[in-house]
Amino acid sequence: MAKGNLPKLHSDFSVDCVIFGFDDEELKVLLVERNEPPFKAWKAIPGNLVYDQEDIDAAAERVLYELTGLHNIFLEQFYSFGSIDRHPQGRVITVAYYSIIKRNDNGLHPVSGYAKKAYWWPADNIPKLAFDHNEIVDKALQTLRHKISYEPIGFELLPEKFTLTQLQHIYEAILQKRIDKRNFRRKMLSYGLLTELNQKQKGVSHRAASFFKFNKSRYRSLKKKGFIFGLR
Amino acid sequence: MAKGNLPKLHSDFSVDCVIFGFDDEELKVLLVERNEPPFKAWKAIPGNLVYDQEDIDAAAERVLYELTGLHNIFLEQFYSFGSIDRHPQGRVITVAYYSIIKRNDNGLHPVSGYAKKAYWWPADNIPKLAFDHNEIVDKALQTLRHKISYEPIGFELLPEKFTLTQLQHIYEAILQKRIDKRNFRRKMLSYGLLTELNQKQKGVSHRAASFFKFNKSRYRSLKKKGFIFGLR
DNA sequence: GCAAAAGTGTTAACTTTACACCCATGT
DNA sequence: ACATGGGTGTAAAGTTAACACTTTTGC
Repeated sequence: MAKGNLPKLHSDFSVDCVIFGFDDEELKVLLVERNEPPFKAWKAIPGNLVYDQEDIDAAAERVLYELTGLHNIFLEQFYSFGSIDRHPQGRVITVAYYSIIKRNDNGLHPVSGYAKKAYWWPADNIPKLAFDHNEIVDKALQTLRHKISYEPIGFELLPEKFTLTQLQHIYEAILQKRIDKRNFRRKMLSYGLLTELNQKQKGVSHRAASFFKFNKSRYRSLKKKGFIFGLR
Repeated sequence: MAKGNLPKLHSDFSVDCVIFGFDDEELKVLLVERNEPPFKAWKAIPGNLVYDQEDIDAAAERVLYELTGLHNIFLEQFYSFGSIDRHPQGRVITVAYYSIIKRNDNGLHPVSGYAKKAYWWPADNIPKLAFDHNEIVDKALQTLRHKISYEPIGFELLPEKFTLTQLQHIYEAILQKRIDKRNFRRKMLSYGLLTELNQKQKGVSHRAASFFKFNKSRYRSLKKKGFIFGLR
């Protein structure tokens, strides 16, 4: 166990980030290998202490950048964890954030020395993590599954022009179930927020799919009036 | 403004509680009148710092008790607030909890001297509060409204034996809309979780309503299988 | 007998589900 | 010609929404 005779901190707080990554196939979670005690060499989600004069949302962004090289990611707070002994060095309450992004398998480079490396790990098979990070990831997954039923999550994960099958794969990966293609397409198109473009896939060895785009500004104005975009 | 030349704290954390009260009529929020700086004599929601060796959930319970005399209330964490300057004396991140309880107009007695008094205030007309407490109450209300659409909130607010009209009033107060009686009754009964008792109201100057009870253990087992009790 | 809330059914509109075949493209 | 995923319609079942009158009780 990584607990040792480490100096005690005053009570303090940290932020932790659960970053889900999707790449047309599989849902993964971003883990780092820690390079500092406690839990040195353990896998963990990116997290660290908040500076004294730093907003917690800003701290989450900074910490994620330092440990993984990722930036400009919209992080959403979902829960805080504050058991007395969740941190072996002292009392640390952590505010947890999550996001889901397009995954590409290049470009995860820790900027600070706190993490040795950063990599994607399948969301359905998370290893044992440092601190209470398994609990944090579980709660983030629940939150994500819940959220997709009332907000259009998918469009952050897709290029501006995407096919309906790409969109369907996102729902299937997050909800962990197969969805009927015809019913899915009918439902998504019924909201009137997807515009079919005069463009098709090229170079695919099957019938080329149409590209669509998501009408974000129209969504925002409908949302204000109580409209809900989702799939249960 | 209540900011003064007060001593600076080290970074620290607090808990704040938004307690909704319902009494067959109206939804209210529990406020206290502060008796300590900062914001002395302002209205606020009950909240205070967490002790070094105290779990945050336990701290929320303790603080609520000390400021209002209420105890044995199931508090649910819903968000944390951590702007740099939300507390005039220094950096204080707060973890916010909410609950909804049966309101009776006796028995709100601050135990500690931090609050001068505690009282219920209509939820649709909250006055200006200390710190960022207006923002916290707003977010709690949103959370409550959202929650009622997928969990059976009402039964904590009712006596064990209740009428369907009492239940309907809860939904109407929280969702802020009128609901059709027949449709409401059909929907609630369709879940098969309400048992009609062989008892009726007494002494009412109109036809006496039947009492029902909620089958909590059956609900819990259905919930595990993915069942959702709610009204949208 | 009047006021007040309880209790009760039906219909139309809409939503969800289940299900199978032909189409376009590259190799 | 075949393998691959794209694209399409319908019917049955279930859910929601709208709507008005009779019953019971106390005063």
